[in-house]
Amino acid sequence: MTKILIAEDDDHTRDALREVLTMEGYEVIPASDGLQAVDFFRAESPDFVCLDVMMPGLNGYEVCKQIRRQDEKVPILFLTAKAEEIDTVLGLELGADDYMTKPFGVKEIIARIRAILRRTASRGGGRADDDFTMDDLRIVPTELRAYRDKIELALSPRDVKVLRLLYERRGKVIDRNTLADEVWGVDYFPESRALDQHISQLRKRIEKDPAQPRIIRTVHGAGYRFE
Amino acid sequence: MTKILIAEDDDHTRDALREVLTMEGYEVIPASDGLQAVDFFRAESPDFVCLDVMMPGLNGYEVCKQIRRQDEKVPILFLTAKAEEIDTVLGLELGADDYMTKPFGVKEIIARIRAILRRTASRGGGRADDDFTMDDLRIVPTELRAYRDKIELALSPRDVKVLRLLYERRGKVIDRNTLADEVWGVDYFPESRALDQHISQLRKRIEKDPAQPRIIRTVHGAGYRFE
DNA sequence: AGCAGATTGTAAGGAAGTTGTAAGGCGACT
DNA sequence: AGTCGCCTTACAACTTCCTTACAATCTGCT
Repeated sequence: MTKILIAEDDDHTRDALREVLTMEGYEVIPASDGLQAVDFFRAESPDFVCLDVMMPGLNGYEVCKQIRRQDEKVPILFLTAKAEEIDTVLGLELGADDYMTKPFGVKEIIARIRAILRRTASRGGGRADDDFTMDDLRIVPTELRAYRDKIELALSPRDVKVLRLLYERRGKVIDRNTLADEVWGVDYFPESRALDQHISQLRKRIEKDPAQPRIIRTVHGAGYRFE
Repeated sequence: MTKILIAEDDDHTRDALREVLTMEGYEVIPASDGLQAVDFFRAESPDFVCLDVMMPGLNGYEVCKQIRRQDEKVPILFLTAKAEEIDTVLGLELGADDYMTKPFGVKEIIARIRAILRRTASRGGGRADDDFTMDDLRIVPTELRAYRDKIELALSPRDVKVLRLLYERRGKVIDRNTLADEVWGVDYFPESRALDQHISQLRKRIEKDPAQPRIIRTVHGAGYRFE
């Protein structure tokens, strides 16, 4: 579930946001001042942050800086009252994704959060989308395809993740746990054979001779390796 | 130095854009309403124009017309809060180069401006409302129509947006999130099937054999593609 | 070398998830 | 009220992924 950290000193606003976002299916972590917000961010690693600009102790900009020091990418939405307009600029410089001026409608804020999450999920989520080459195979992530000579091979998003991981750490052994974590995420059951199955299927498609793999080699008892 | 005219009535957004574009090395001319924008355009002859659609006095469309009366070529980027407002931009023959729906990230808008400037500098062309061809279909955005041989097909503004997006990134997979963002904007519910429905209906009209689509191909688990 | 146990490969079938699309409904515009 | 376009809903079709089961391979031990 998507975790949203809300830093807002006004109890009313905070509660209202908590209520409404919980209804939308988000997990909400409410913080009532800047210091708490920074603490909670560290502790909970939320997927999204709503920051009030004016807060006792650490203000929103300071909190933003602290958060950015830890996490370059997490989407941040600033909430500001009319009187604070001037510093919007600062917020955007600090890497905020959007800002909203109070008073704002419930629908509006939900729509914005959703839009930002959608955007960062598709654009930022996939790291570098640069092409790379493994053996005689040119992998083009943005096309979800690989090319051998002029022959096209279709790849799933998961295939690309596996290949990119192996490529990025070429020469090193990627153990099964790491692979499972990076590619499948938290809900991977170690006793499942899904990983083996996937490697097998992938080899069938990308290796000239799947019995003698040149791209994804297995290191028995350890994991897989490229090169 | 490249001069950019920004016409935007919201002080937040205008200031933020001014700041950020100045940092990028552009010379920024801010205007807070339509009349001012037209005046400043005459006085300063900027190399690029960002136009908010909704402005007091003269709205973005009107400003655009005035500017085009003077200068056919200057690149114009429309900014709007509502995805539907872009329909008008596409429908009128305004000669817009691109459009963005709010909320947008700072990085995003810089990227677009740079892209447009690069495009127009090398005369590669490609305005948002320029005609383009997909397979045997000629799409004419300003008429909201497509032609196959001499047969006319009606298109909605939304159809045009979908097709244009696929056309611009041909070969690449456009994931559903991006499509939703660019075409529907903020108020798209991810759990809705509106997107699928729209693709299905669109295929029925533009594909010779909707069961074997040649223009809008689906990439299972990822999105759609044209090539 | 030969064997036992552990690890990995892979085919087959079914579960789960994704996409296609017909039908009905709601609201905007006339 | 009627029409039109778009959205939601519901279900069908399809694709992918996972589980299972068994075969093949490897490791370490005797």
